[in-house]
Amino acid sequence: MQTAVTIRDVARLANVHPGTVSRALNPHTRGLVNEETAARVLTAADQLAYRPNSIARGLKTSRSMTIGVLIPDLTNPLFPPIVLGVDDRLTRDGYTPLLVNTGSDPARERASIDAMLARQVDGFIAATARLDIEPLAVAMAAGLPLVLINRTFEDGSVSACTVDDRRGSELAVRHMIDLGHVRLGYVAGPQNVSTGHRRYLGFTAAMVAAGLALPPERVSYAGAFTEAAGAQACAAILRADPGVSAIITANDRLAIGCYDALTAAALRCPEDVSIIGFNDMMFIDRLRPPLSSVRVPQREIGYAAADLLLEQIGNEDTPPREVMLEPELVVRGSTAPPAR
Amino acid sequence: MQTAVTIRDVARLANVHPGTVSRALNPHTRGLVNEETAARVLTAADQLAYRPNSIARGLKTSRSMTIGVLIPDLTNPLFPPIVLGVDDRLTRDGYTPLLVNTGSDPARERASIDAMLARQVDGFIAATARLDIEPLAVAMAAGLPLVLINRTFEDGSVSACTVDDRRGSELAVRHMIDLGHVRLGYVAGPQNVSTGHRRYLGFTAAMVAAGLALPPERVSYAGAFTEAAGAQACAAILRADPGVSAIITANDRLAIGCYDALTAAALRCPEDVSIIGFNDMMFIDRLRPPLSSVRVPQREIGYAAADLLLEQIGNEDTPPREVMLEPELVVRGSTAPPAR
DNA sequence: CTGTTAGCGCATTCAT
DNA sequence: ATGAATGCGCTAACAG
Repeated sequence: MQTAVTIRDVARLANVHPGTVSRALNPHTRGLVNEETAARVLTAADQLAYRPNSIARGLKTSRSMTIGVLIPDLTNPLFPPIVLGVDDRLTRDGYTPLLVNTGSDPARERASIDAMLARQVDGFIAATARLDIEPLAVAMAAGLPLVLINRTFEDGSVSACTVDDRRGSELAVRHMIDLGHVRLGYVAGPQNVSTGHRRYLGFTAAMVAAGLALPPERVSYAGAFTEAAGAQACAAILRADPGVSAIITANDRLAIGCYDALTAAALRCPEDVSIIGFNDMMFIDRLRPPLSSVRVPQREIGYAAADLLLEQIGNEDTPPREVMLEPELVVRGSTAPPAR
Repeated sequence: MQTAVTIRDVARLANVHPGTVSRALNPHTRGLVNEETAARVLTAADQLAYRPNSIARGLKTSRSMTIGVLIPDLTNPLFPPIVLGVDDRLTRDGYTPLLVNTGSDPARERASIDAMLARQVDGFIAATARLDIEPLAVAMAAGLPLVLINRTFEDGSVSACTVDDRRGSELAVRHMIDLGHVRLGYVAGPQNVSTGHRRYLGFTAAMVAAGLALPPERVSYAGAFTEAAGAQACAAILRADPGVSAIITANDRLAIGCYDALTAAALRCPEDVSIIGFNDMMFIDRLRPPLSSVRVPQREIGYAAADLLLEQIGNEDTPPREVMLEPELVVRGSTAPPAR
């Protein structure tokens, strides 16, 4: 069943040799064949609704035209746009993404990676959170091209596509300062992931640059990018310095947690405390108040990552490259001048 | 590069014939081989870190162990959980999903479908909105198993997995009635998609069953499942009957639109008007007020759909079956007794 | 129980 | 410019 029609059927109908059909149908080799016969083959092909069997092609060429795409958690609104961007770029060149949600189960993760390797993927794009992840090692050992999303090996040994996290934090600080805030607090994300760390660095750098004081108790570290962790961290800051008038966070979900902490402390946003998130997640503009946030061009990141990968697949020895995209501050209702 | 090690290398190391290696490595045929030799082969295999090349396998068996998964819009929070459920079930049986975001571009859509067909997918799972979609026809013509998600051919000619939409609407109506509401309005979704239609039917049926009046002006049809359409529909109802105290919607985004319409009309939720959504999207509990909504077990739906598909792949002539899962009402802050 | 043989559908040499 | 032949890595039918 399926595509019973093979290259041989087309050959018979067009009265040529299968080899010729192959050449005529392949854009690269069409030049090798008489224009007239090529035309005959083409019509025969779509008369029979011929579809090249990419499995067979892959076996022959030892390129599967598939790319493994590792996503930690598809239900996190951050990732779907990235996937779309990756998909856009990949399909443009005839590649098919093999998506895998690496999730939290290492066993399943390993199995998925193995499956992709068995399927002869031509490369990997990994947006996965952990760096200790095995497949990366496996992939690199196998000489497979690899591009990281939103994280890097700091030694620059592997290509990556990220947003300029430091710059994003700077934008947030600048906005708060422009509004008149001077007592800024920061809810940091986990410091063992590059986004968490770099956003934090950007924040402190911007504070220093602005000549503002930053007592340690106005920075609180969330153990995870969750609402609960954000609420806890925010509460700690409010406790340590009730006079804080603006809080910048490393992530929208942490910001949501801040909303909760403010509510619990009977404080209002933005009247008492202004808040800025990071990522500009979908629906974040639907919160009350709508959250000001640093927008990350997720889709573009995915696209650029795929682009990087294809580049590497193209020429074996392209040096690893890191692409950094610009974030943008989206101002909404969660930021206002301090009451004072 | 890649897996330079083939079944032949293993054979050499284990001192057996390649055919034997194949048998020993394949769970189905392991019984045919001496336990001792099998063991020898196994150790040889993982000593060499042998990975079966599933491309080659697929060529031989003419089964790719891949399934095409058609999703209309990955960034819609409804779909990622479905994808996860599908993925769960599929990988459990060694299948790999080939995800495609059908989106709004018919040309790209067609191309993606073609790519999957060329990749010899063993079946399709389609959560796509439109029924006129070509691939379905193609798939069925090719004799490929197909399972629909959240939609059905009403003639029952193709397997499908859905939630009991009518029942969901009933739950919503019942809750409103229990709270004491009698003047209910309904913001319906598009009637040319089965979810929109069936949710509407469930609503009217429940109203009739409860013996409540339902003047036509208290039902308004949204042209799409968007916030804007919901706001417009809700405004129409409020205009037609300012006394309406409860509005049920076909979808959470329509419900968000209702929030907007209420705000515009200087009405409060739930004090003046109670609202119930449908789907229980992520973060919908973060709205102000948190939205009461009919929860759809998305992940289970995906899982069940994949299950159905595998069943069909197993036995050629399994009759099409429709699986309907139970929804559940999640009560939050958007519903309260009428002010009266 | 294991070795042998023969392709799956295609791309690619080498002839012609 | 095209035909012929070969083999990618694997499984399956057939021998032995």
